[in-house]
Amino acid sequence: MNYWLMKSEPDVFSIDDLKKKKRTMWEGVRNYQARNFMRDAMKKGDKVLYYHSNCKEPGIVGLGEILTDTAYPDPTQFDENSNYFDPKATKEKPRWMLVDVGFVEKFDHEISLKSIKENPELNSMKVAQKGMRLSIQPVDKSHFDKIIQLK
DNA sequence: GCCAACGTTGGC
DNA sequence: GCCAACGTTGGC
Repeated sequence: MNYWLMKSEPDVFSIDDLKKKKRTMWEGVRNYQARNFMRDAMKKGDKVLYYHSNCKEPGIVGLGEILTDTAYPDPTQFDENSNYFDPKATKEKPRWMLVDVGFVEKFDHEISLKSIKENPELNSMKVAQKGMRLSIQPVDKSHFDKIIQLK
């Protein structure tokens, strides 16, 4: 089992949106490293720390899980009307792959980025490093367990 | 809204 | 294949 942190802007798709929808296609990722994690490493049952970014109080707000064992093409890359449209992608040779993410729980209180940086047991997490803007990051089990303790 | 850090693009 | 220019991310 692997552990991940996935960023989402709450204005675009928040933990409450996920709670309402129960599951979602993780569409719109246009970064190769992040794509490769979804395509090559994610497995059904992997746990996901749901992170709100680009907002007033960035931080981990809940828990999700990976629902698919095999990544599949992100449909938005073929949609000319989508912000995520990629003219270089074709159905035969899709460039962007995604997985489905399911809702598990929303934390009673958010674990803010600030508190992660201040916690010596958590401040080595990738998300706390300067300039780290990858939207999908692997998480150490020890870090994951600590977050669950704090939630 | 600013801007540092980073990733991607494209000319050469 | 280098690297300058550009675009994006995301904390603050």
